[in-house]
Amino acid sequence: MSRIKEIENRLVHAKYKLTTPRRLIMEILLENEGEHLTAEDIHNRLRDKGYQVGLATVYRTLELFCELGILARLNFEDASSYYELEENDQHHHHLICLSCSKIIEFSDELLEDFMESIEKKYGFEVTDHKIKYLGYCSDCSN
Amino acid sequence: MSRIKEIENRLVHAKYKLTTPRRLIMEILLENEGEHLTAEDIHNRLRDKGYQVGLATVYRTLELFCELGILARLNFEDASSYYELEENDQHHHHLICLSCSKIIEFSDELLEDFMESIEKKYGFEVTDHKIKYLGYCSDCSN
DNA sequence: GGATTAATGAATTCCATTATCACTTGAAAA
DNA sequence: TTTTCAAGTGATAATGGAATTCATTAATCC
Ligand SMILES: [Mn+2]
Ligand SMILES: [Mn+2]
Ligand SMILES: [Zn+2]
Ligand SMILES: [Zn+2]
Repeated sequence: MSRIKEIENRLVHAKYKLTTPRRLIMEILLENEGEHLTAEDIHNRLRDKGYQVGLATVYRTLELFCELGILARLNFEDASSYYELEENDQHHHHLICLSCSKIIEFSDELLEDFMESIEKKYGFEVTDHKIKYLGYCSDCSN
Repeated sequence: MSRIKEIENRLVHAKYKLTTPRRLIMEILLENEGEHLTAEDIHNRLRDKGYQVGLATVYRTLELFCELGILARLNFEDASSYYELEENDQHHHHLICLSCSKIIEFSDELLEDFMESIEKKYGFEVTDHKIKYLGYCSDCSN
């Protein structure tokens, strides 16, 4: 099943429609998979491709996609929110270089045990987690 | 050495003065240790105690204290920044309940090994890390 | 068709934070 | 002690990302 079709199924299942703006936004996200985009990034890329979608719609759509688990909203150390496709298989986290702002991704397999111990210790049902390591990348630590 | 005196030493060492506004802000933070306060929280508490300190000064002071490692700036899932005294001994993290917004703190001793493996794998010099577990607290998961 | 509801987008508003700038403070120099 | 002057302050305005409003449009259901 195509990626777009899979998204449409999820929308329809949650009683939403795959409208043209939503499809266009999803296409931008798919075309730029691996990047971390802001709402304005997406709005600009749509405009560059000749599509006119309101910025409010971009925000609303990104929020909707987050609620449906299609997207993840990321907050690095600046004011903006960044979005990326949520790959249901390999959840990952980010190393943020304080010098050049480079973002390096890493998976969190090793953290499983730690998370479980947290759940037991505090009776807290963990549904999501956000881990950020700040520091200096190999290019900048010399 | 008193807590305030220790802070003053740090300021002076970095060529800053412990001015009246800075001392008042620090007193609020000390009086509310353990809480997570916004700039406006602090501004309001100062006003309630009869002290008039400009909101801009509160922001500037909080930023300065963060730079000096006196405070930690926390970002939960809303728009504001929260501040708490940085206890140089026991670094901790936060469990955030998605239902009642309760914040539960936990230490990160168990994460040491994982952090080291990250440093080796990516040649990334970790100087700080921020971990957030989201989910449902024991009161809300029933 | 007509009625109802969802979705859109331009514009406006919100709101936390930052910038501006005239004024104040206080420590060092004269 | 007076003068000097950089550091610090605070009222206010500006900023910018995000949310809201509301009239319009599109889709859906009798
Ligand atoms: Mn990523
Ligand atoms: Mn805390
Ligand atoms: Zn770097
Ligand atoms: Zn709760």
